[in-house]
Amino acid sequence: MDALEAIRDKGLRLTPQRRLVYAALAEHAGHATADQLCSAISLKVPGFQRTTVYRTLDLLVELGLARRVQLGHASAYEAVRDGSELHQHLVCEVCGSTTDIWVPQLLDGVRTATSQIGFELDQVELVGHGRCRACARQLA
Amino acid sequence: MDALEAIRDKGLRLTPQRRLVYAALAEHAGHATADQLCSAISLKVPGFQRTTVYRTLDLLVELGLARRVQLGHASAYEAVRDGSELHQHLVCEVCGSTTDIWVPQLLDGVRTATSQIGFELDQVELVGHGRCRACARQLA
DNA sequence: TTATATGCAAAGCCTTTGCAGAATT
DNA sequence: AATTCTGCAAAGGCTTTGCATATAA
Repeated sequence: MDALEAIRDKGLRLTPQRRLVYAALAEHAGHATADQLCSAISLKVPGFQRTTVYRTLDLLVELGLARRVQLGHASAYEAVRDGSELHQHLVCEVCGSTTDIWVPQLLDGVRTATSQIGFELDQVELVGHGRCRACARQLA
Repeated sequence: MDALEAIRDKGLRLTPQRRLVYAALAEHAGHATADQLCSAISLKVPGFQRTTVYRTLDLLVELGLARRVQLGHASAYEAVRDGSELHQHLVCEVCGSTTDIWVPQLLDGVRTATSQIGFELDQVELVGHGRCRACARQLA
């Protein structure tokens, strides 16, 4: 559980707040907005600051412990776990829920296209928009 | 040139401002932010309102004449043209430039993955992050 | 003529920044 | 003890909203 030691390894400080943000992120199975994380933490620590959440998330992203994802117009964060680099996101336009999917060969396809034009690819973000199973049924 | 008649068909009004926004969007080969469009239009019509640009873009998106794309943290718009649904975007993290690419079978792959879980897919947005050819060279 | 659109100003998100006091190492 | 972090308040982008006036139909 101490991926967080990476913080100390950088000569930075492992504060209670940073542990809380990381823990909240890890508990939130999928992805969470800064605001959701702050609300979750506030249940235990009333008055926890959004500012601190943002600053900590920036740090975690920089250390490679978290990843920022853009779902539609909303930004969210997810903990980086082994293999989790590979999933992609679906956003339901009706209920707003998000689902993870795995598209085989996606990365290969994109790498092929980018290498042809000399673009050095770091990361691929894919977001699908539509209606989740539940909402699709209700509308049918 | 009168895709814009779709506006009148909806019982709405085809104003000079709406023509200007649409024209600016069509001229901007790739994608443009609301602000870029507003600046461009302001050269001809000083004092043109950002508000109007936003409202018009919303309308164009609703009518299917424009598409909103999310490039990293920035929102941009592009005119919808035949076949243009199929391209995807690369963002250079160094210079901020964006490039269009075409990834064959991308949509097929995503459709396969979504259909398995009953998600009704409307649109797929893919953004690759990295360094464009020019920036990659300078750093090498 | 009448409903719709624009201009302007103001408010609303989400996120970042500045600074003094608190806390980690 | 020294430097880094947090809390708070305030500012900053981008986008939306409200309302009176102007305008398309």
